[in-house]
Amino acid sequence: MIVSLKKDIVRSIERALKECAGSGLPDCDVPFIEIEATKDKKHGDYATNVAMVLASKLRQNPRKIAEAIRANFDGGDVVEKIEIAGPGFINFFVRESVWPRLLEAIDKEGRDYGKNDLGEGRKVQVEFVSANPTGPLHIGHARGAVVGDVIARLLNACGYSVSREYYINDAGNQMNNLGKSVYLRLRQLLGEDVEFPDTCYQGDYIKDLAREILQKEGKKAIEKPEDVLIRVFTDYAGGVILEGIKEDLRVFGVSFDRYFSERELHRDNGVMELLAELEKKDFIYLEDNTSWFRTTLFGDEKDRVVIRQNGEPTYFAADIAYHKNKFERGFDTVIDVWGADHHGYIPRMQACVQALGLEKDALKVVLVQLVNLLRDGKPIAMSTRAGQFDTLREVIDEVGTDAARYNFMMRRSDSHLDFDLDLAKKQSNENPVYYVQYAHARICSILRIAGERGYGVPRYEEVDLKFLALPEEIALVKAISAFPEVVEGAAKTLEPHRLTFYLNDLAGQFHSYYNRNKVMTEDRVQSEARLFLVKSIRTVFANALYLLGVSAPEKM
RNA sequence: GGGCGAUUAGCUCAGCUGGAUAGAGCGUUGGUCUCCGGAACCAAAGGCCCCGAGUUCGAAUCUCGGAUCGCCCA
Repeated sequence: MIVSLKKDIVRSIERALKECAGSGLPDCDVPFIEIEATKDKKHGDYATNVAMVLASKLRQNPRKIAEAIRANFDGGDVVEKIEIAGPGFINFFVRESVWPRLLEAIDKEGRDYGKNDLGEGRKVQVEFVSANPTGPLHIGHARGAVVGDVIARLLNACGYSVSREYYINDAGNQMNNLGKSVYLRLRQLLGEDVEFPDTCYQGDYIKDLAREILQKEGKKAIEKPEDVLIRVFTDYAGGVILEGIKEDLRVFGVSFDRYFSERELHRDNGVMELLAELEKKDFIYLEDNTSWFRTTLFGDEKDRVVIRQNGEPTYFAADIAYHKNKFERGFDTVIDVWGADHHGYIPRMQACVQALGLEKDALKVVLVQLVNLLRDGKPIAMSTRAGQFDTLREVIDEVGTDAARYNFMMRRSDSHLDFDLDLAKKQSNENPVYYVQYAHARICSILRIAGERGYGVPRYEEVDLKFLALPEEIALVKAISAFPEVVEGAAKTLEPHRLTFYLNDLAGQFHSYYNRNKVMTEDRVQSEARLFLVKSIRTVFANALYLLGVSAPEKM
């Protein structure tokens, strides 16, 4: 079975290069051979630039090297001919009849098609969303949620053992503020004339929480000292809000293996002990009654405060402890998905990872840019005032999970994204989700009708491959057999948006093929070959949409 | 004042780590419905890849300047 033509050809080039070493060319190490699909048919199907790369190393004419490779190249029954072109490109022409053989892997692997074993079971953690439970998730969190979720799905498909985590900063002042907000609203509900400061949370959900407490406990809800009540309300409100967040995420198709509480880090004085340990190793020093971490040792612009003058540890201190904790749990790689406004934190976090004795890139940070929410092309003011569409839940309720998720995947995560509610709702060609889902549904429909007309969809062995020889059929086969590479590339670079670009392109090719050719013709054998092709395409749509967490409907 | 990121078609953006004639969607213009799903297809127009220098066989991509915008930090 041919799994990947690219890899086959690369291996053949490697063999040829070894042969070359014995016949004139100097011996050399070849780190990696790049081979890519050509844009222009005149240049064959695949091309490599190895000869030009080697030229400078070996100080030889690239065309001469290319000639040597060609002389020693054995293409088996796959490569029909090789040409040397331009400054030293080697172009490979694949025998036309080979292409349909690539469909075997799709037929055999089915739902697993596209997966690989790149990760070899290594443990990776993806930490994302991590919004404090001081209010409902908004649209910005939603983008981070999808980016993190799809990255996790991709890594999972690449054979990593992935753990998804949500970090709750629940030890600091912000949570305290939440409890205080509820407390003050409660007193207002009881008719007291108390001031509600700007620093408190203004949203209506705070009043709802206060009302709930009042209904449950009545007036005695407030018959304790203020600091005790604030602590109690903080826990209560934080818990309720977190449950709401979990529910919103569930509807959005996002799940976590663990919600990690910052408080856990402070337990048994954990953070302070870690800082003491780092001070012994001289990564931390005292100046002006403040403790500083020497992040400049690892390329940060300045050292960072870990303990303030008042003796309180900073968020950064907890972050160090948290990341240490992560690696102690055995993760080889930790991926943090952050809002782009935190980009300034990357150097200091990577510094702390190195101070912990790890490689700098054991921590990878994916930045997610802001979302501009639009309605009919016009920006919606992002305020917490009631009646405005700014929570995740409201957006899902309006446009649906599929449209929202797909739209968030249509840009690279670190570029600004306009999210137009009206556009996302439109069932038209302006809306790319439908374009792709429609292709999937259309294939389902074809297969359904094929069944009604008495056609079977054959297995690979039963297909007469010579009926899959139209240029657009071969193009489709090429496109779907590139899917595993797309998955691998998206996972390696942590660029999940590549999936949507791939899908849009594939859907375009399919729709075009569909419009030009009938799948079911008078010729039964030809029809079944085409049904097989079309079913293979459906498998790729379904698998790719699954990775995006978008449904693949059979009817629309 | 420092740091980071952006700048590609009228608009919104890709461009797979330096490859051959720079792509897509939307929009615009003009076409395709006796046909398995028209939420579709076909075709055309549209470009100083922000500007300037450098690196080399070769640059939208890498380096250094400059401009404009955005974000972080003091």
